[in-house]
Amino acid sequence: MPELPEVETIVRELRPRLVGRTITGVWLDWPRQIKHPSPEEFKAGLRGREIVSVERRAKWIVAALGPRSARGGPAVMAIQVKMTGQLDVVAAQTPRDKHVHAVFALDDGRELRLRDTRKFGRLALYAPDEAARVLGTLGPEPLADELTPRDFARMLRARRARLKTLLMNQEFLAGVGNIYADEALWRARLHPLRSAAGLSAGQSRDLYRSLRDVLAEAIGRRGSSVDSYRAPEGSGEMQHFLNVYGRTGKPCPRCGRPTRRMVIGARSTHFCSWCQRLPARDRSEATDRLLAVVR
DNA sequence: ACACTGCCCTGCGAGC
DNA sequence: TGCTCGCAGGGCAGTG
Repeated sequence: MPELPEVETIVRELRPRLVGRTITGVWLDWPRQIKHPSPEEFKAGLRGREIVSVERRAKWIVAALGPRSARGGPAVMAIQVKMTGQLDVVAAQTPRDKHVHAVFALDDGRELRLRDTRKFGRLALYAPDEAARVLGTLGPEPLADELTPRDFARMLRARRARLKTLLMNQEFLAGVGNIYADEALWRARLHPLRSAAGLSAGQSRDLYRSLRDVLAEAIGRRGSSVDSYRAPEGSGEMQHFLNVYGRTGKPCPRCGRPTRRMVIGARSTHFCSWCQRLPARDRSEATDRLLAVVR
């Protein structure tokens, strides 16, 4: 399930294959995957455009497109691969399987293809100012130089929500999903149900470092291939280096006690109940209910 | 502000 | 073997 490191890997591997290419045609078989505008406008609006750049913002892939004609302005295509989307650039004659739902023909005889078994992925075509507005609702990039430990501490102090929920909130911080939220909290020895505002200065600094370290390491390993994630150049390796995610019942690498699993907001959450304690101040009837069904 | 539920989808594993 | 059922989950809308 692609999060920031996986999308970053996809973008890095797509970039040399796409930048400078012109889209010569678009094929779709699942109109609902087009988020904006209509499927017809999406297709017509892309044909003839050159791909100028391919970047990542949060878990979005953002391609800047040149003008279609002397009169038309530039545009932005945004792709969200969500759970099961895979992007490939292949020769046009390569057979398509039934899970390919969007195809962009390129001027070099190849095709950019979105393969998406669960059809959760979304495509959008925006004018540049629309794109800026949509992407502007996202929180800061956790790896950006501009996000300092002091900024992060200030952000946490202003929120009473649970750490797990907050880290996954894309308006709070962009790009973190279930895997890396669990991993960062484990590294920082913080319980997922802790309230953000209650962290000490040292704890918020630990969480800042843990988040950046785990995301950077995951990018270095080309992401975690759990479920169906695959970048254009193949699977990542980070799944072999996860400490808690998907390891329910297996020993915590730090203390050897079994890794626990609980459900927060309908998302499975993996943690070590020995290394990640919940202070009495953060306990309530609601947290006790959640902790009562921990496995 | 925050929590929670249900929805979108399909593949897969469990149970029978 | 083959069926049904429930689960997985990012983002979002709707409700409390």
